Amino acid sequence: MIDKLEYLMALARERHFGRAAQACGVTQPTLSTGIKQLEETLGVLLVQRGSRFIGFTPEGERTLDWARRIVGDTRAMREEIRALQHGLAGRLRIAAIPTTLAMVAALTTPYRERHPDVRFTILSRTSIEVLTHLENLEIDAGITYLDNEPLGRVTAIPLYQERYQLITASDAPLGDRETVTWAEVAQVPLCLLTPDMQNRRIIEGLLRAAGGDPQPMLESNSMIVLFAHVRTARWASVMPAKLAETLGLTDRIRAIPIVAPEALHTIGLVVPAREPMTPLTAALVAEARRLAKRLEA
Amino acid sequence: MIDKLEYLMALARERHFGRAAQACGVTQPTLSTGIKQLEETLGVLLVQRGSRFIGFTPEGERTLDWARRIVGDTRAMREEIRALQHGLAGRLRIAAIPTTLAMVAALTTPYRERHPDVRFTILSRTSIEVLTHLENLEIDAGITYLDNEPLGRVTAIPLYQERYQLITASDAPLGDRETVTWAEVAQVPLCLLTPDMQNRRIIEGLLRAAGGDPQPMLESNSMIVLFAHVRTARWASVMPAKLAETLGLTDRIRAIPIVAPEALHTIGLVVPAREPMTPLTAALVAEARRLAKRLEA
DNA sequence: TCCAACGATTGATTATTTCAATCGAGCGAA
DNA sequence: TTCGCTCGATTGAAATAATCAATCGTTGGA
Repeated sequence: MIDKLEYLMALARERHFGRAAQACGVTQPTLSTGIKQLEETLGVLLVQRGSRFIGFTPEGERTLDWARRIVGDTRAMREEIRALQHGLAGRLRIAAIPTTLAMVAALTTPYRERHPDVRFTILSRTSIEVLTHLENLEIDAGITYLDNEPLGRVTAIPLYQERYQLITASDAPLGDRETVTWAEVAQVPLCLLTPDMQNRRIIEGLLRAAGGDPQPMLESNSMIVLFAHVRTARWASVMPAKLAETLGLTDRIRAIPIVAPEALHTIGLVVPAREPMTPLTAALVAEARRLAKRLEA
Repeated sequence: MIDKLEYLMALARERHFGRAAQACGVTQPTLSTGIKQLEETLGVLLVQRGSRFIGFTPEGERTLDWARRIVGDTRAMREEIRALQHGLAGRLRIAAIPTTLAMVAALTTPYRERHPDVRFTILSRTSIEVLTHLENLEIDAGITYLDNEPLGRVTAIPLYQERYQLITASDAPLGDRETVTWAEVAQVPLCLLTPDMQNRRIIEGLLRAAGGDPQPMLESNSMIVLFAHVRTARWASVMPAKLAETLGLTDRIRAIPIVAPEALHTIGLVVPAREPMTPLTAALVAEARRLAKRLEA
């Protein structure tokens, strides 16, 4: 039964019987039959049948919700029992939006001090992807904005407020300033994230509100790329303060706080809203609360 | 997997492999093997092995908690999908303590108006049994005291306050009074419920607090028995007002409010604390809220 | 000491699951 | 229209797992 529910979840992810089967480590007929068995036991069609996968029926969508829940609980049970025996061990899968990648280490490092047997997988993802992966139980936790997109069925732990800085060479325009305004930043050619990233959309919004028309000179979905360009002292960018600190500025590059308006966005940890959480996740949440307290001070 | 978890729950109920197997409709070896498979997949002993069933290991107890949750969710899923298709249908199992039996009809009757395809099983149980059955998912809802025993992981909907009355013949001692005190009632020989019932313990407590030493003339675990005796006009009893109303008094029998102190105990509906509830249960809770509002007025 | 109850074990039987191979419908390109 | 391709359903054989009747070994109580 539970494996059939996993088939259903895989099908929802992949929207393709063959790939879903592959993801589950079975052949396509096995997955097909599994879904059909689910349909039989529930006495209702779950997927809209056509020549190819179209989508789920309303009943299928509801079943999918239950499947996520039941499968999640089953995994949590397994994990908890193992933790009772051998202490915390396993793999924690975390997805973070690019601007927060540098601070993941502030979470994982103390975690590892306490629980040396836990391994990590850290993925860079857009804020949308973070939420869908969380929904599908493909990750255990996400780090993303808490105050923009609707979050869904998750528990959120605020970590810090993202403040923006203009990163530019000291001999470039505005390079000698103590603070700058968004209106001023709007005049500078920038390197920014690609538009699928929420950070880009936030910054564009701020620039536009200040009367600018953002046409970035260069865009990338990688903060490393952006930073590497800025470091040459020939490009400028807007980055969260936390990130600029971590990446390290040279003496020719300055990070200048952008004020008027001072834009704040809350970054936090999100985990599936399940009571009780898996032990690995519960420990991560505890760590996040400690980190939030440290950052507050 | 899920059927193995059901085996575990049955074993917890019956505390006996053979009977648990019978309850699950399988033979004892099947259940034994099922439990052992669970132990293998979790990599931990779940039941303490001896020549006979002793109990669960700590890991077994935790697994049992998860089993209740997962099995409950699975049933809820089945039920919800069926409700989506054919409307509310199925069987609602309710256990009620004896003093509330008469008012169950006030819940089931309007429920049936709305959902004619739902069938009912109503069991008379002690307040303790109500809670354990609820825990084991053997019933969908209970009706019991909300303010005495610890309730556990349930959602409670208060229905009404139980007020006590002396039920006695009009020509018996105290039979001509408008109100009586507990101290006076303590002087009268009574028919009461057996001591395993919470109502008996409550009334005994009140009588003792008023200086009495309750030695009931007759005890039974059935309110029908008590009432049948009272109806002969040769016995007296203490009953909640609601119950006495329903059972119907003759002109020779009076129900006299007992005051000083006026003892109030809250009666309510209790259902498993699961989010979301099964559709049948959710509808019952809605009905209970409506009933509570009606009774309030 | 013996007995009765309980749960584990065994071995045969049955049911289920799985997969490789194949089929057939539907869609797009020529 | 026809061809070719992709996708999901179907089929039948092989492997795997579940189940049961029968029996065994232990243990606690008469």
